[in-house]
Amino acid sequence: MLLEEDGREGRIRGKVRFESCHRAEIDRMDKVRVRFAPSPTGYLHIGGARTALFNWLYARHTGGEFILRIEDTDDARNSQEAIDVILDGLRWLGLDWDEGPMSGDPDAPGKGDKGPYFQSRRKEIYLQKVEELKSKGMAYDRDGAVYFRMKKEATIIDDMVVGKVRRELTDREAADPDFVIIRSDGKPVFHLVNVIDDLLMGITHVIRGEDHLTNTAKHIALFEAFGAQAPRYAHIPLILNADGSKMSKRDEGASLMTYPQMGYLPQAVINQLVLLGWTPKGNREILPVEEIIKEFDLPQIHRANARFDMNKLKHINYEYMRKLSMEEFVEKGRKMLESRGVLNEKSDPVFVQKALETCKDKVKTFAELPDYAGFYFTDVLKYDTELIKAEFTSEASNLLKELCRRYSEVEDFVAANLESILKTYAKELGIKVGPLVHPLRLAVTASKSGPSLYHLMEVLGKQIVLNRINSFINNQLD
RNA sequence: GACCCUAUGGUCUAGCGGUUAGGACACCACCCUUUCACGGUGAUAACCCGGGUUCGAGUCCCGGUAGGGUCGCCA
Repeated sequence: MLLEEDGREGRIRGKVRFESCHRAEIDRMDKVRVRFAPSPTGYLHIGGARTALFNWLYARHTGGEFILRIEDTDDARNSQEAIDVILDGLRWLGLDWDEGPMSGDPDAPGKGDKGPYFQSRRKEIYLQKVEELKSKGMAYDRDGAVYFRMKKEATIIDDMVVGKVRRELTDREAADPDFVIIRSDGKPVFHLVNVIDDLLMGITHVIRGEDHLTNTAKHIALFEAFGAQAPRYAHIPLILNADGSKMSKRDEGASLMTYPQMGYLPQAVINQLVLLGWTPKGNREILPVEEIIKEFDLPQIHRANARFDMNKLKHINYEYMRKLSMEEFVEKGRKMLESRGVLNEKSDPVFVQKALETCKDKVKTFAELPDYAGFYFTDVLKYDTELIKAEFTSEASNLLKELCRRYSEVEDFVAANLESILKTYAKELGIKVGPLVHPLRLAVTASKSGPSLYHLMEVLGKQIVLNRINSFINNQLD
């Protein structure tokens, strides 16, 4: 009734959204049940992960239930491995589900009493429901397939994010609105199984990507054909590449699993994903997930697609890395170094810890560690000739020699001593510390940036530091 | 082609009829500093276009344009 006859619904959109919000409040008198229903394609798309996140957030916000359902109808490309990718991804993000599979085995018992939670194990249910449709005259056979008898008129979709949408028929639908629900090979199609499962699993809110918005007309018709009321819909905008194109499987960062591999923290990824579609009140951006749960709601979700900004993610990740305790940082850093083959069995745990401690709050992701701290764990430094040309002059060689001599006399090889010796020497020469510090760092780490120079030398130890300086000077004389 | 959604700096956004259009990331400069980073200060940078409504429009309406989505016996 809010929609005026002449199609001027745009004029009253503001009002419609308000009404939608209001209705959402009323709907909460029933327990919210939402679901994430991915297809096991072998990877978890970052957009899919955010869809899962929004569903999970809404369930936690409302005290409802979050259900995981595997849409493995296309069994040709399904495997337990592909399902594990999904389960592992959700677990890494910390999105726990109240119902659904607990492992990648479709025949293993899941959690919840509305199963099976694998569509591949629900075929009888679908066929039975199709018979129901046929008996009602809502479905019929044609060309070996089963078609659904779709009404030939526009559909009103009352979406909690987009607002009230009047979806007209496309030209194709105007010619023939009916669509296939069972293929001629006997397999049920997505629209059918999706609706039946949502119906039987008591889903109250469908939160999914906007790419499903126009398909929703089909789904609503199906629900009505079953004599049921359709759930509330909330279509969320898509995540695009940095250049605005659609993010597909091959694109950088499209797969969720690249984020743990690249050394990102799950809290950071969660925070970044939620910001791409929702904004907390009060000009805040970095906020713990508990806080997000408290504030999150559907009507405030953005309407427009967003581009994925890797720089922003790095920044957010850095903020979370700074909050890590030294123990947590060292532990995660150690794992990264191990997985990249920087460490081996003979790496001294105490040395590794001391080395990593000098890197805390210095890198934005754990994946930077192998480069950043690599000099600690190698016997042969690789010097960049361009860097040497830029940083190392002939006079630097003499300065380093003298510095090396003074360091060789140090008994207590600790940062404070190394610092005061260097500064004293610089003062004697009447120069700033730069001309000493830069060549020294280059000689000892083969890099122009890194952890605190004095602390890193302390960790490295007198013998290694002196050796590196000497061999560096000798090499440059060639 | 038909249908649907969207449109504020490079990116993510705040804004809900009257603002010097706010913040974050990125970028640049300077300060701090043993490098990098952090921190601090500052700079550059935006309401897609055209009509309307209104005393007044980023904000409401219409139309373009652009981007995205859907139109499968894919999901």
